[in-house]
Amino acid sequence: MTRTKRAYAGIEGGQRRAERRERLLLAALELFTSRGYQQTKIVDLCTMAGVSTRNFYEEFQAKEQLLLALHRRINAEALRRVTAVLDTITDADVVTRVRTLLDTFVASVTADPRLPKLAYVEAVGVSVDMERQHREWLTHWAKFIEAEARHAADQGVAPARDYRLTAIALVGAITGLLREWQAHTPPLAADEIATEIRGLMLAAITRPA
Amino acid sequence: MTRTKRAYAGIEGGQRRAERRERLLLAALELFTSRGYQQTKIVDLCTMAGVSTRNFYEEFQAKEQLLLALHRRINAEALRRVTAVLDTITDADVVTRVRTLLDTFVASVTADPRLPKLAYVEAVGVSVDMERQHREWLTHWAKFIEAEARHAADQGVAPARDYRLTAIALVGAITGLLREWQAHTPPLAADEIATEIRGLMLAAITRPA
DNA sequence: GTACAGTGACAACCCCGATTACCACTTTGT
DNA sequence: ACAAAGTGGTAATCGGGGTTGTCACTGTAC
Repeated sequence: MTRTKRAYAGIEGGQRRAERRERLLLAALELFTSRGYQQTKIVDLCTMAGVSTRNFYEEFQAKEQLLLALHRRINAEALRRVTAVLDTITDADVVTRVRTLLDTFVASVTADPRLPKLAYVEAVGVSVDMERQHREWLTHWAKFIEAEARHAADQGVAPARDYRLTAIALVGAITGLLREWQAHTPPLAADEIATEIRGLMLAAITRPA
Repeated sequence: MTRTKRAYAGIEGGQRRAERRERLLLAALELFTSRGYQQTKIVDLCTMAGVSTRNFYEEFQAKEQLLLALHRRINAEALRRVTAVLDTITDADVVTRVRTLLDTFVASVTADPRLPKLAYVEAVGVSVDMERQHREWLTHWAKFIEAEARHAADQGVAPARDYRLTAIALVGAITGLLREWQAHTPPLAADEIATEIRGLMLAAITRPA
């Protein structure tokens, strides 16, 4: 493993590696969602990213690492946006918070149709590691929703009960809608999805126990 | 292609083929859900099913055909049960019908943890054909739910509105719960899932427009 | 009993694609 | 300018596994 010790060709070595890594991720997003994950060969990725197979193995141990990285990035970016905006309205009423949470999430993940395609279609059932990472994010989002539901219960607009399964079901509902959204021709409107989700979620947590 | 013209070894040739086909399907259900679809090799399937690779190609063109057949069978069996029981209660109230529909569906698909694993994890994002078949069943089930929702609207217990996206979201919710059900250790109770789905669905279609 | 058709197992073939060894080029230090 | 070290691309290797050719066996018809 070569270690960069000083600038080379005017550019710091690590930066060049970072750029190659980024180009590989971009190429992977494109190819995984067009040809499919399994159908995408490492050479294809390298060709599109403009790097050699040699470079590929400098950045990633295997194709699966690219998938894991993209999946993590999509979820992390959505989470970053959601937490950022929710932190600015800590004392708003529950309906507003839930609406904001969902709108922000949907906006983040529908910014590019390839995002839901990758996270909810291509990344499913690939390997045990991928499934583990999926479940990690699933619980993450479910806990998020659960917290809002408890918050609603505290404010008296929802019954005090266990929202664990409700939260998981809601994540499933969002996933299902987004999977449909990216698969549908002609394209569905993203705000239709957001509206549906919003109504469903409010109905789900305010329904009588 | 050899054509069977008369009985052989006391058993009609076509029947033997049918039994081999069945054993291959059984082996596929087992291996696809334990090792994973992609990781399962044709030789593995043949070994477990007790047939030769030659026999395999007499029944299926490729491994994918097995997956498609299993996915179709799981959905068709659930549909058969659901329609059968719903036909016996055509004039029941909507709440009863919805409850029956969901309980029957959940019972059918949780009869064996491998069923949801295959249909909702392994069969996702495998090929364009597989995705097409998934969407066919998705629309099928969604129309089913939509019909019940319209039925509810006719009876005045739900608002008259477009339930297309709601139905898709509900299918997603069921899928999400069942995916969690089969992945969870220790195993979740199937009736917890059924109860949650029931509450969610009734809340979703009776919520004010 | 013999020829023939159906059946099935084994193993070799062959292709694809992941991985890496090697070499050529580029830049820097003296 | 030359040596040394970093960098990158190409091409060969290597293995896995899908596919099929061949052969042996079993049962049937005449």
